[in-house]
Order: sequence, then structure tokens, then C-alpha cells
Amino acid sequence: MQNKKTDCTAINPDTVNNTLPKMPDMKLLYELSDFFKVMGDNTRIQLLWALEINKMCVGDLAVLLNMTKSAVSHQLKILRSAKLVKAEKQGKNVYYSLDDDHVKTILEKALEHTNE
Amino acid sequence: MQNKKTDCTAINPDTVNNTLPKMPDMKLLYELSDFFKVMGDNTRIQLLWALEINKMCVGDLAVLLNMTKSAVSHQLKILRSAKLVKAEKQGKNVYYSLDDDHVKTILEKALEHTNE
DNA sequence: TTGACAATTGAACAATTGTTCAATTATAAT
DNA sequence: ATTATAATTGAACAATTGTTCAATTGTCAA
Repeated sequence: MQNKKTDCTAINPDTVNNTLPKMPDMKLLYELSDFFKVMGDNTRIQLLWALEINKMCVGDLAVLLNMTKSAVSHQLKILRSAKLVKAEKQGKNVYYSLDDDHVKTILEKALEHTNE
Repeated sequence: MQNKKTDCTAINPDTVNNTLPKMPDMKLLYELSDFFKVMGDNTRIQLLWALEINKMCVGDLAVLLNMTKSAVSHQLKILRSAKLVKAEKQGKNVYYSLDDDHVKTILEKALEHTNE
């Protein structure tokens, strides 16, 4: 019941042994933290909330959030690769919208926490 | 209907005008993204999940996650200032546990998203 | 009081991240 | 074909972040 990194020893080895097998797979935990990492940026939260109100194209979002199209596009790419938004091309414009019903639920749950 | 940062113009000014008043306060959005930022780290997700299983002290957590006590302590401090975990001193040890029922709910909701 | 152990703290470092800028692609209109 | 507009892309830069290391604080036992 030791730790490779330090000479640190467990105070309650039983508790550690009880906890270890109940921990989820590392892969799952990485997926979770990667998901939250995507949500953990103010620009992306603004984009998600805006798209929750209306489907919009990059130019509209840039004006709405007072940002450059480039910056918006970069962040939308991250949201898209996380499957949080989807893109739909119409002529010269690309319209973005939420790709996932869970996003709204998670935003609301997170609000319950911060509003305490 | 212009943007100060670029010469960019809205494609659909009506949509932008419709969306703008419906956007939540900037302060609220920052609180939200700050919350997700705290959740968006693999070490902290591991800590939260471990504490969801058992109340533990710093040394136990360090052994469980194979980290130094210092690194664990640093991250616990961040979780504590975000009111996600609470500390309770017992002699030489400090026992940590989840401070918020919502955390578990949010973790589960996030899993629903990543498991698709 | 002294020594040992648990935990915290601050500084330093490497790594990651978000925005800007400039260039490029793609589509529609003339 | 040429021009104009929408969007994307990649490189560069500044800012932020997580871990390590060393030193410190606080508590118990001898």
C-alpha cells in the first residue's frame, strides 16, 4: 500500500483497498474531464448558450459576442469535434446548432450548483 | 449591427437582435465556465469520484491515485474553493468528502453525453 | 521539549490554451 | 473570369495551468 512517486503511506489501507476496485476505468474518467474541459471556457459557454436560443452562422455569432470570425470559428471547431454543436452549410454561410439534448440539461444542473 | 473587433457584419441582424436580450448575464456565464473549468482536469475528476466512494484523507488519496501528497493537496484546495469538497480535521489528518449533492448528478449527466 | 508525521504553501518550470494575424478555400453575384 | 463575401486554417504569441521541489505549519507521541 505504497506510492511509487513518494515515500507516502496510506493512513487507512482498508479504505484505499475498498475504493480502488470501485473506481471507474481511467479511459472513462479522461472522457469525462475532456468533456468538462470543452465546457470550461467562457467563449464556448457563450456560444453554446447563444445556439441554445437560435441557430446561427459564424458571422452572426461574431457580431453577437463581439469577436472576430476567426476566433469564433476556432472555438466552434472545438465544440464540433466534441459533438456539442453541428454545422449545416447553406450557400456561403454555415449554420451552427446544438447537437445534443444533454447539453442544456447539464448547463441547468451546473447552474443549480453555482446558484448556491 | 456591427462588431467592434472586425469589419464583420451580421448576416441575419434580426436573429442577432432576437438572441441578444435572451442571453444570460455575463457574470452568470463566467460562473458557469469557471465551474466547468474546475471539473475539466483529470486529477480533479479522479479525486471527486474517489471521494464519492469514500471519505478519505490526503495521504490515502495520494496512494490511491499514485500521486504526491503535495499535488493532491494543491488540487483539493481548488476543489474546496469551488465548494465541491469539504475538509474536516481529525488529529494529524484532514478528511475530505463531497460538499455538494449536485456534483454526482452532473457527473452522471455528463456520462450520458460521453457514452453516445 | 523533542522528534516524527500529515498536510499545506510558494516558487519555478514545462506544457497547454485562446486569440490574433495573414493567407487560403469555397460559394454566389456581376 | 473576376470580384466580393463567409468561413476555415496554421503559425505565433501571451497567458494560464498542473506538477515538482523545498520549506513550513500543525499535531501527536515519547
